[in-house]
Amino acid sequence: MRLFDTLSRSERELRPIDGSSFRFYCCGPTVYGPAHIGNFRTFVIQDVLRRTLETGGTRTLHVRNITDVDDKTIRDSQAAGRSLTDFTADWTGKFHADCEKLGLLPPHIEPSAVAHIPQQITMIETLVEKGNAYASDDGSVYFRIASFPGYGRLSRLDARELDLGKTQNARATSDEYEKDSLSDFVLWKARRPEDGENFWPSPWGEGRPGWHLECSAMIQEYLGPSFDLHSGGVDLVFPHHENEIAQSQCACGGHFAAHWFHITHLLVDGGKMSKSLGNLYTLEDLAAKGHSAMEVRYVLIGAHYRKPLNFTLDSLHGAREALAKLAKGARALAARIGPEARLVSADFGPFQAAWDSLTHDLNTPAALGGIFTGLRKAAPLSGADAAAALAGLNRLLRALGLVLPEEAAADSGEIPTEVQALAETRWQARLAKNWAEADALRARLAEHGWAMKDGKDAYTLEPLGA
RNA sequence: GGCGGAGUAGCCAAGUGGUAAGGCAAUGGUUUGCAAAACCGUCAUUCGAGGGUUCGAUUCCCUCCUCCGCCUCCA
Repeated sequence: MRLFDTLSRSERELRPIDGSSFRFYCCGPTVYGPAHIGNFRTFVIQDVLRRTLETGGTRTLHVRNITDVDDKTIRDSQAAGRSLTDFTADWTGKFHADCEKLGLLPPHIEPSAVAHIPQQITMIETLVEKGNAYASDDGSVYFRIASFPGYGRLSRLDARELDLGKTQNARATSDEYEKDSLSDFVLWKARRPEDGENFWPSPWGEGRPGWHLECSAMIQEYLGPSFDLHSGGVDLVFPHHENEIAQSQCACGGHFAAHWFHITHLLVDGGKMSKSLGNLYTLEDLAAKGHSAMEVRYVLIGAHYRKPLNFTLDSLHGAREALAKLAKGARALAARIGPEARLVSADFGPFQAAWDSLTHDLNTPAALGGIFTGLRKAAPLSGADAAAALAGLNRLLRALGLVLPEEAAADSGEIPTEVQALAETRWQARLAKNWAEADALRARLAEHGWAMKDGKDAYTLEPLGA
């Protein structure tokens, strides 16, 4: 498949450099609170990339880290009066639960920063030995940007711009750190009182690793000096990924990531998502409004990953209807297969255009459009042709990670007896063609929150607003 | 200020130098006691604004407006 690469600014074919499996790394969550839908846009798109590769027959090795030590995790665990370990374990669990609801495949390897302190120290030692890093008097260690000529290539910042940018903040940081250059970033942070019990011994004294370093160290541990793809939200391009490149290429040699895959941020109601505006949604927030995680997933893949996505509650409603329509279409297709043996399709049949969209820079919205169009094209098919089309459709849905809703099961057990009694009375009134009473009873059912729908020989009851 | 991205119907959103996918909503019809559901239709002479290049531009160029991201450890 072809995918846009941030570094070369061009679309490139994805091919595993080791010839067997496609090995990629995704910057994972910082576990100090619930992830929001903005975070999940990135993780869902990464999941679609993996699923698309696998659907296309490529084996993958997916590594995604957990950041469980940094300023925020330390600050919030202390505010909660809990140990860092307990605090981050809880939020990691919550993250995993959300991922499962969204249908995200678990990474093959999910390393935590705290579990890889020795590897991080080793990498810093290497950088110091090679002259790419230096210790300051307070026991912190910094990366010397001047020692890496390639710095700024990914984000297209040249040295002059970097210095200008940092100058504005010189006063804020110069009292705290002794850096040779204001642009230099920290690899090891000397222990400070506000760190509490969260520090580790090192050759430079007690402290903790800097954020940028953890990814480099874990990538070296699990993927080595060169691997296929590195991914994250656009905000990570600078400085996080720029710093990773500098650290890893200096310490390990190799070309580091062959491909850079960045996902654009989403907007909410046309603007920035923020807590103060009250539009920073978590899965839990949306579930409380009656929206399933699969509906959220549908919305998140409803725009191309390099374009802003405008998330609205209205689009969630649209997602529900669209998913229902897909499910209906799939059921209709399955119903036309008949008794013939189910065939495994070699291609995507009527859904070929949808698959082509997906493999051309992961155009998920065009793929969704292609599915609806394919369903229309498949309408006249029956028997073995329908079976092949359905197989193609299912492969596509698997690549997108969409799980279609089942047909609503009539679960009479959950209907209050009072409501059932009203419904039965109304049914009798209706059979007696007593329309006035029937309508009045339907209004009363509505007051109880239920909608009664008349069929030919029976009726169904559904909760209103479902 | 520097760098990068975006503005397509009421909403979400593809796409292209050759005359605008798809979904939601809306709306007409069939059906229904009426509804709902289902099924069959309709729904952008137009792509932020103004210029330019071209036989032809939404697509390329210029200017302007608006929004978003990064420029201190936010996906």
